[in-house]
Amino acid sequence: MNSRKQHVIKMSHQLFIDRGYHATSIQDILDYSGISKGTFYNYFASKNELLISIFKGLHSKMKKERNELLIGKDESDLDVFIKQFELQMNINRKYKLFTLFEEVLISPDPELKQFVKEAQIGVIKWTFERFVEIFGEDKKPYLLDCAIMFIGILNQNMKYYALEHDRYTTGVHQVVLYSVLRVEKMVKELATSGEQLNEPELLDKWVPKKLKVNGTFQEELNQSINDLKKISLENHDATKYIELLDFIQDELLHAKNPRAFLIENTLVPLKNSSLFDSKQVEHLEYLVSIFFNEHNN
Amino acid sequence: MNSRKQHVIKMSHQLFIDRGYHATSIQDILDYSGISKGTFYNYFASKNELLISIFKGLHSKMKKERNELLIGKDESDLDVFIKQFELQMNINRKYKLFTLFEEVLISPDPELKQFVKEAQIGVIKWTFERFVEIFGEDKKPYLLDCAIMFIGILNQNMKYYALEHDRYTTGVHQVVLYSVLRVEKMVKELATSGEQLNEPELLDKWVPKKLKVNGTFQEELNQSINDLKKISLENHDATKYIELLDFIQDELLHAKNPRAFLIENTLVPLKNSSLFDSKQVEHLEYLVSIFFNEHNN
DNA sequence: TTATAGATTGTACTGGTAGTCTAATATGTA
DNA sequence: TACATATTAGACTACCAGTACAATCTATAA
Repeated sequence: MNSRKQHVIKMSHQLFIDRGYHATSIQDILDYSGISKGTFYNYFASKNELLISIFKGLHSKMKKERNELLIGKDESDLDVFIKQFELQMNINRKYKLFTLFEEVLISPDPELKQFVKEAQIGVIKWTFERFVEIFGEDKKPYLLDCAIMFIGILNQNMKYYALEHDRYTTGVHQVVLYSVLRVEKMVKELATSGEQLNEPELLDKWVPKKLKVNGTFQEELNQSINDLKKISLENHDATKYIELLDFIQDELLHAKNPRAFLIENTLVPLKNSSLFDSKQVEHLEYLVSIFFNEHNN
Repeated sequence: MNSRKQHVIKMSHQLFIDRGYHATSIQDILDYSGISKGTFYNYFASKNELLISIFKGLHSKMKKERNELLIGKDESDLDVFIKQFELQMNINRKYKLFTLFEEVLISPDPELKQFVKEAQIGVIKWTFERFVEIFGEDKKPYLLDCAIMFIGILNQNMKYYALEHDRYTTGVHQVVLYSVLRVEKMVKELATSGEQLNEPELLDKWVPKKLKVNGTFQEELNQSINDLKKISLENHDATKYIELLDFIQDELLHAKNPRAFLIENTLVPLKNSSLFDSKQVEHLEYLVSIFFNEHNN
């Protein structure tokens, strides 16, 4: 991504942290990051879209670091899970994500509203899937409920713990640990009592549809890739991009288990190339994220 | 309160429910309730204050109904507690309180922000106090944590349960019951493990100070009552008000355990009287609510 | 070096918002 | 009737997000 654009994102995020989202005007952002209004609206369609950019950036950073904590470790290890949530809480705290989220929770803007909603469901989904890994498949019927309640418990505990122990970072560990222990007992208890509120299958309904089987999605994907191929063909020295695009197309549509990380890696040179319209590449990236159902977790 | 003002509150609340707070402009409210801008700003200092009026009205309604469920019942009866929270959830749902609250959660307006925060802590406080009644004094050290987590569990469960079972009101009972059962087990578990996150004493710090001992508060109270007495003295046929005011003053400042309901009852005729400036009576009512620390629960 | 395309700028503009102010009018009460 | 008070309509301010566009800068390629 354009480094200038990145700079604007950084500066405006700082302003949002300092003054809040609503209290920061476009003009503030222009002055603070030293760009003009025209450029701003060249980068972002709206103030809301800028905010979404900030969220997305931090989210992918968080996702990356969170996954790094798992490599080489046992996925059923509760300590790793605790560390993962600690990480997320610390990033939330550092970048005031919670505050910003709250500020736009119910926003007049439907796009932003949808984004926030999807992000929240994504957290539930990830937690649920980790719970299945940790507590085992046999507990699955109760684990969606537990994931939902865990998020509730953790957020509330964080909120009120912060009221007292504002400065100590060690507190985060304590709160996460305490919350995880509570939910651990709850899983056991529910497994014996057998009570259930939500079927785990509901998650699939909540999460934006996997469009994999959907014909129109496949068309859109092909269209997007073909557009980029066309541009590559029109340019000498761009055959390597055609190879990459062919690979992506094949992996997504014909592989039994398409490998997300491979495709994400393959997208990198495309994104960095000045050959393509960045919007087109971003659109392809978006389609890929839908394919892997990854834009929420 | 002025019935015309009450009408505006009702109409604007309806608009807020239908379109959302931000999406409703002052002009919409004026058109819909058939008043002029001047009158609006005569009633409310701002749009935010109107919203606070709506909250306060519903809150006192809720408080009243909630307490009615308890009369003649055993305060340690868990079923009553469940019914009480069901009631609150139903009122929340009916009047979209949650949605409205969320919409202004972090508001640019500090007054509104503070109001929301106090309301939330009020819910925690009330829940905590009920938990003490239900689970017993010996569990007290864990009950603030449990109250905090219960609210988190309940809200999350309501949120995601509503995603599926939107239409059924019966669901509310199910969700509240499920959540209460979870916290019940949690209390037991914590009592044996002895883990604690927040000392219950913290509540006193979070709740706005009791100004009872504060000299200036007592002065303000006396001042307020004396102002009203003065008006009564200036009018024939108003001696009965003086009696009432004397009673309030005595009960508040000299009784060992001032009885809130008595004083609230006593305020009613004062509020209904056309003799007094409604603002003055409201101020007294406000001071009384501070005295009993009741404006949050 | 120059030509050209694309990015960037500054600024004026639209249309919307909350809230202020005021002169005129209506209403209820002594 | 007279007077105080409540209400009205609307003009007005100040702010905001977002649009439009002509002018200017910048990098690259001939």
